[in-house]
Amino acid sequence: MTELSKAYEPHSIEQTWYETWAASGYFQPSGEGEPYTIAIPPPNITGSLHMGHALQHTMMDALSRWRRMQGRSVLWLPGEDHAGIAAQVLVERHLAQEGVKRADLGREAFEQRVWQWREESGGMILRQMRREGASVDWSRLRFTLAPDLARAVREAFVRLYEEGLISRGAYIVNWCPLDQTSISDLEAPKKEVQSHLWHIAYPVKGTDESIVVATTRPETMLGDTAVAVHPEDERYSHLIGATVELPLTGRDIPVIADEAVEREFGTGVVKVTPAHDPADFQMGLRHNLPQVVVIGPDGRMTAAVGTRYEGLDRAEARARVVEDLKAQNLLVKTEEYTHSVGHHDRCGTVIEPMVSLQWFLNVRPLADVALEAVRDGRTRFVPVVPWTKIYEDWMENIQPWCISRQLWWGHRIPAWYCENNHITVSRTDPTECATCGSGVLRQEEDVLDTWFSSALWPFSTLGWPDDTEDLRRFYPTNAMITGYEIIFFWVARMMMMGLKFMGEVPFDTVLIHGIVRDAHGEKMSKMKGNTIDPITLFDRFGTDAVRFALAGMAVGSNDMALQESKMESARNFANKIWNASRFVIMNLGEAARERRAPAWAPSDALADRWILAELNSTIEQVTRALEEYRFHEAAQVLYHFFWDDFCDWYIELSKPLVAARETTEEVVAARERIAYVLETSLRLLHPLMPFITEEIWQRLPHEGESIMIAPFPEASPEREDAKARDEMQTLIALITKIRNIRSEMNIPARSSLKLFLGAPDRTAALIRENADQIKRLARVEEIEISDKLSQMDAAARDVVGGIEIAVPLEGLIDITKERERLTKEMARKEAEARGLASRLENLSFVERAPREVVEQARGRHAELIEEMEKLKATLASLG
RNA sequence: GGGCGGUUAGCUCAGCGGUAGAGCAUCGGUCUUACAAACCGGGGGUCACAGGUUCGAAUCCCGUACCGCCCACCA
Repeated sequence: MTELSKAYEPHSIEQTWYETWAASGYFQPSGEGEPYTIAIPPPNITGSLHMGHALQHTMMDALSRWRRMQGRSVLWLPGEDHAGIAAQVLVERHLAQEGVKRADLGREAFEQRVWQWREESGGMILRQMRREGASVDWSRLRFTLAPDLARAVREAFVRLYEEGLISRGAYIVNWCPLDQTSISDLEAPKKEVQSHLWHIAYPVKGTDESIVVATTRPETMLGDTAVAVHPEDERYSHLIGATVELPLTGRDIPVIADEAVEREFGTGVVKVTPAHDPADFQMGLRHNLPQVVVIGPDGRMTAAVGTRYEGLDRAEARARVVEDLKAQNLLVKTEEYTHSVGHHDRCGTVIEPMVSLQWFLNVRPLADVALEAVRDGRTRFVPVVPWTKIYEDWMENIQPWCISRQLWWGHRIPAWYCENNHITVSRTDPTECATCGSGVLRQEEDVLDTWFSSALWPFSTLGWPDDTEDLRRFYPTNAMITGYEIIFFWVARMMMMGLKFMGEVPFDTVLIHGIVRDAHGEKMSKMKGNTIDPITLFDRFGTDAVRFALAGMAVGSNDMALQESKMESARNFANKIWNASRFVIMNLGEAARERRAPAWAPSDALADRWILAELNSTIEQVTRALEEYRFHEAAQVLYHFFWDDFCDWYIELSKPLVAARETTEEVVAARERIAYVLETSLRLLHPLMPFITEEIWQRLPHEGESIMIAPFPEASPEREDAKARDEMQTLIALITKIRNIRSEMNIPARSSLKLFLGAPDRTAALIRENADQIKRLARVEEIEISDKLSQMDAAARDVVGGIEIAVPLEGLIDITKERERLTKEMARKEAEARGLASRLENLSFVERAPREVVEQARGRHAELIEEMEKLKATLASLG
């Protein structure tokens, strides 16, 4: 046990502890204790640490450390996600720099390149997590594309296929022409686009009439196979069943009636393009319309449109179609129009709805079960509002999930086709077709959506499909901590898969946190260039401070603005902890130092009774805050207790004994007590600030090898002490008031005062017992106490908590100033008293409000009246 | 088109039925033997607006305005 260095330098203490902890095995679940499990949201291999990670890792680590200290067998399981498209695109970009295309390499070689890239530069986040202090069990590190998880994916796929929930079919899907793959609805969020609504005349065959359609996508008209109106729309009823000539193509298409048509929108007539619009696709099925594919996978017009348009990009085709229609006088009108269009969330490309052969998971039955599990509370969202409802709404309206992707990086779909086009889906690679026995098989080229493997994460990481000990022990997990942006992508799907394959929910709590924004509340993005690197912050403020600041900002699932002042404040707090600890340690002395375990020596002194009660209350509040995932409250309570109560008052009040030259029994006891309070505080702080607490704790009397496995403090009802808290409040108010007089009256800090106090018996006893403390902390030389103060010349007067105060001022008193001060004081009290009086005069208040509220008001009112009397007298004496 | 959230001190935010708080900023003072990244003291808000419920509303209910988010096949 050595003393602490003069300056708090986070760097020097944060460097060593992590490796010590990791090597100690404390990050692995202990053999005993009720299991407590958190599965990390596996960061993408392509990513690096951002503020969102720092925030959620802080939360997960705080929970893990806290539960571990409570004796639970904690498993915080780390891992990474293979990040399908993101990783593939990234490696393709690297290849492009060498002038190599994916196709040049071929599938196998390309996959190897991605693995190689992962070896060399992936896993950055995992390394950065060490800086965070994340107490994850590295021995259980998982990767979504590793062989063990691949086996789980395959098992899940095969079972779902066998049950008929997975099937292959030609449906309209969201297609990204840039990445040339299908994507799910979730990956194609709508964005507002300023465009036009083009009104186009389609001539009706055999008449002079034409029917005018309104569309935002004129280029797809080349693939129209019908025109639709509402069945009850009288304007067009005579045309239902008629044939129109599709301009620019000369094709004949029918006019059909369908209820999906909105009469009020546009002209009330819709062009129907089943191959390129989801709604039209459905309508096409209802009316048996042919699908004419006019846009290819690359987003260019196909041969089906004729030579004038073939090969044009979608946008170019649109321009030419509009131009041609105009030339033929078929363009009736062009309106400015803003509407929503799907964009690929990875690359921003405008989605092309396309019909293609894909694999789908019918999630409806799984969703029903997952819905029920939230409704009956087996899994609960924190905060409950609004996420429960958002989850439920989505689950109720869930659509089939397109799980196939036209990529190379991912879990290849375990389906094989024979020459007769039979499908064989198998756990092991088949040698012959399950239907016809053919030995000519080729495997499906597509891979699975990355989220398919992520959906299995809470149990695939524990050894499923084998019945492992880990699986039995750690599933279901306890808390899932994640941002709201992936509730549908991930949380909902884990719920479905967990219930499907494990028969139990994957976690009992889903904690949804907000987004860390920049200092002005703007969302961080690389584009805007306002991202903040957590590592830089760790360097500047220390990891403990950044963690503490983040925890302090995390309120519900509200977004938070990251201001440097918050980090500075947290760093100052860490510095405060450091310096207070320095004081305690440098004064420990031999006797107190020899104690193995810190213990509380009973004491009748007010300050001791009080700090013990405050500590107890702090333990209680912090524990409850953590139980309810209110990290900001835990941080705030700890900050206030440590800084205000412990440092500003307890240490100051304890100084005479703790820093005494002579080591009496009383002094030793005082040192033990202060060490006890500090040591307990450190254990309370450890989940949020692991490094500094460990560093200091090691230099205090302690039991055990590390604070991370020391018991988390427990509150006890016997330590509650309302009387001590009440008396201390009076003492603090008194001392503060004297300081206030000093300051307001410009009394130099050096000159010491004589103080006259007037107080009733009970309070007088309190003052006498603590006279020395008052003298020291208010810099008073002498105190004279009586039951009532008489008037005196040249004295600053005040009254607080029923105690009259008089501070004689040497020589001249600035009467004007004093009167000003007292008048202000008087006004304040009057205002408060008036408010109370009006309440107390109100009969219904007295009758209906709870008795204690009324009593409290009465008491305070009486006190105010008394104080005002005294002030009035003083004011009068000033003339 | 639906749904949700926000609007509190100069800034960022807590509080969410008992009469307004924090951090930072600001003003004044301080070499008080742990800490100037500190200490001591002060100032600052008709809690967006308009109604209602209640003895009592920043807090609950109903509107309005502005900001933001999510969902959605009016092409």
